[in-house]
Amino acid sequence: MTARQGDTKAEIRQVAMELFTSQGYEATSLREIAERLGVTKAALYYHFRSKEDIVRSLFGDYLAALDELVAWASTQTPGPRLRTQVIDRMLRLGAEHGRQAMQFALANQHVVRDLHPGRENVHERLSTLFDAVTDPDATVQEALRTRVALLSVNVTMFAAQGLDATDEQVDAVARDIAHLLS
Amino acid sequence: MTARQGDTKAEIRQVAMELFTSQGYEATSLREIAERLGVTKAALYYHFRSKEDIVRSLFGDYLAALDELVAWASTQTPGPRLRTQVIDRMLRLGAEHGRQAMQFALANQHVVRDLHPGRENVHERLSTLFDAVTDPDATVQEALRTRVALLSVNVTMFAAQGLDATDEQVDAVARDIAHLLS
DNA sequence: GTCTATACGTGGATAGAC
DNA sequence: GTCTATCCACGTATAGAC
Repeated sequence: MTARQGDTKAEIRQVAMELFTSQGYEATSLREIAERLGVTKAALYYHFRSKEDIVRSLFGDYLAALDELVAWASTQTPGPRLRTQVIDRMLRLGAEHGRQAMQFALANQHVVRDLHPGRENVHERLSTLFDAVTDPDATVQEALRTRVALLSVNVTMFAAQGLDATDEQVDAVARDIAHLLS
Repeated sequence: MTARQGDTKAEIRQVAMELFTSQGYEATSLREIAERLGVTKAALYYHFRSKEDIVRSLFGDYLAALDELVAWASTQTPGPRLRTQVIDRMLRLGAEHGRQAMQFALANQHVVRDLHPGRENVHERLSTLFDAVTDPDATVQEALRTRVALLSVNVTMFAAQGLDATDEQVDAVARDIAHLLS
């Protein structure tokens, strides 16, 4: 019985995802994850090299894709057209990597900073993205509004927590809001 | 020299505010605060009973006021009028307690949960507020949009970080966006 | 009002048995 | 593949001297 075989790693990821998103990364200890699974901390270390390794396995792809988006945007010329494109790409990231990734990124900004070696933190990354899409001669009001527009994608995913909405519905609302503000 | 007299407490608060908002609450240790001030950890305990005490002294008033707003909203009848009122009150909170409080609340949701004894966490508080202002027969889309509208106040304050904008400008943009979405 | 010294718990991580 | 045992660093907190 308790026939857990090769799915242990998957179970760890699942429990970690649950706890990281509900309580936050720092507030979740390996002890907690292990206990919840009925295994010892050491077992976790068989499957993952570190705690950071676990969270990277959960959100690393998303964060890498986000970095890529930032890098791409930096090569483009600012303007309404670019803003629309960036928003659409962000929405696609949400669809590909799941709402949870976006929720996590918003709620654990300070943690995400160290996930990519030698990388900027979330805030700096966002600043780069903001600068890329904002006209150099924009007023502060315009610049600020643009920032909120981009953030609204993540915020909408975040706000959808506990709401009985389908992925499609959330995606549609996020798109509406982001484009309305941009 | 180094004639620090009764302002030590104020300095602790200042440094803590800086580090809590820039690195996050959990990522900031008392050791770090103490070193930055050139004192020992023990010195902090002369002025504050605990780490939590420090953060409470910084944001406690804001959080209490927010709780009050949630409680008040719960006694009102949902609808567009209430939404407008709630948004205006949130903006006033921002003006009274400073942007930093709102930024902190957004970026440290998981921490804020335990600041008020026996209280709900931020997420639960927000849920209560969301429920209070949303028509019972609203569609999921409408409900979600309303949530984002309320959150947009905090988000705008957050987005203003690093932007050279006056409080009045930020406040005005936040007001525009929140009302536009509500 | 500030310090030294120190205790205590916990969290992350490793070595090595089974 | 999982466990026991253990380590170590850190973070919070206290007692008591100066």
